[in-house]
Amino acid sequence: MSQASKKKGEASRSILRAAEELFAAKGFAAVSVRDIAQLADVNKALVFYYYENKATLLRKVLEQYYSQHAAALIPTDPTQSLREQVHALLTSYLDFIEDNSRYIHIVQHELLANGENIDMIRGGMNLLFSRVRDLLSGLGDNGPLHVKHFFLSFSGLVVAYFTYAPVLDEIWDGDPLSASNRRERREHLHWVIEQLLRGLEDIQAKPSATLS
Amino acid sequence: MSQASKKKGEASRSILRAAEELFAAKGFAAVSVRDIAQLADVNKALVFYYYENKATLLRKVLEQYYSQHAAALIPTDPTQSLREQVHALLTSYLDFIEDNSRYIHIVQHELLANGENIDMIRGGMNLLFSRVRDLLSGLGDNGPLHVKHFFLSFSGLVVAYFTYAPVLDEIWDGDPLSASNRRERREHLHWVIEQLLRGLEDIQAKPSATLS
DNA sequence: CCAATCGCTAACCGACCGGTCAACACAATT
DNA sequence: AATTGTGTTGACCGGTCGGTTAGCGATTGG
Repeated sequence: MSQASKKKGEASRSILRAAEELFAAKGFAAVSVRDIAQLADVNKALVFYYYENKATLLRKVLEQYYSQHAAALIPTDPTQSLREQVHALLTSYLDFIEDNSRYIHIVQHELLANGENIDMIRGGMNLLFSRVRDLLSGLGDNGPLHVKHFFLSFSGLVVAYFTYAPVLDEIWDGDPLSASNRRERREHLHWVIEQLLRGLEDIQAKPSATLS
Repeated sequence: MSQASKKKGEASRSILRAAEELFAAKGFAAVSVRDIAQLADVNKALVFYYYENKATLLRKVLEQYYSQHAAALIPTDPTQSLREQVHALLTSYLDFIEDNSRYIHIVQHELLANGENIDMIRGGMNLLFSRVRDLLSGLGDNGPLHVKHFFLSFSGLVVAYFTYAPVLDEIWDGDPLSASNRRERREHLHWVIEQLLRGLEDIQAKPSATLS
């Protein structure tokens, strides 16, 4: 008398979906296999029938997102100006994260837990970085203006909104994740990187300039 | 035959210290009271003698940091220029986080867990925001350039470095948290907010300018 | 028609969880 | 010397954890 009629293979998928949802919401350690089975409307033993153990379940969730993340990194149009390409990259990154907000929650959980799956996250990070590095290859490798810093700042700027959202409601005077607020945040981020691009252009125009 | 000689009251403190360390490293749910007792070199029952339960222990850790955080928000010198005050705020924020890197790990864990302690974190967030808002009160409340956005970007830029550190070693080609790398990151962040300040000045100079 | 396979389940396992408790050592007070 | 209070302990509790196993009914294939 548990679940309604299921097509074959559906149980496996619903388990993965439930695991994804719970891991994103509460983190690996705070979720029990019983929780997952209950949300998937499935017997607990069935979880172990389809997946070796709880850790494997998390790895499968991460792998699924990892391939999606890689696929989302569409190459920008090289005929466009650098400025346009950077803005396009920001837009596509924001699109991906808005569609997969659970992904960054799981990633951050794993980042903090510093567990076994960190290698996979490092892989995704490296991939995204090589993307940004190719785009900004003209920068050279000058100290505080090295591409890696812009890459990290880029990530931090984007992700902060979703990480801190549950605690921003009083500051934002309403749901920070509402459609209009998300749109405004996007505009802000485009404005920010516009200033950074401008600053970089100025330096390339007069390379002898010093940073006070 | 457990712990070496202890002055009175030391047990309570060493429990709190052990809890802080473990909560920061693994998160609330992944830490057991037995782990805490073992690291503190103390009998497990003693943890419950000094602290009501595990959740109280986390609350006490957070309260301790909360007061430190509030104390670290020294007012900037109003005789300085806005530019100097903003840079000073960034410096003091970075100082605080470098000295208390465990703090942001615990905060982020709680942020993601979205549990009961989130109110305390919201309080700290609001406090820090009011600080930044007072500093940038001249901005007005114009959409994507609202102070709240700069506040959030500010936080994201600073925190990202510590959140992503365990996964940046290949990109950084060495320990990202080494002294010299930390220094370089600080320079980068000062450069970034310098560009933002410049952008804001330009808008105030010609307020009719539109954001493309 | 039988046997093998597949999807699935109830019951169970030992380990560990957060938390309690009665008793103990010991110092200070009476 | 007796009493009281404080810090500390090991043994124990019910409950939950991740994971296993024997076996169920339905489907499939020879």
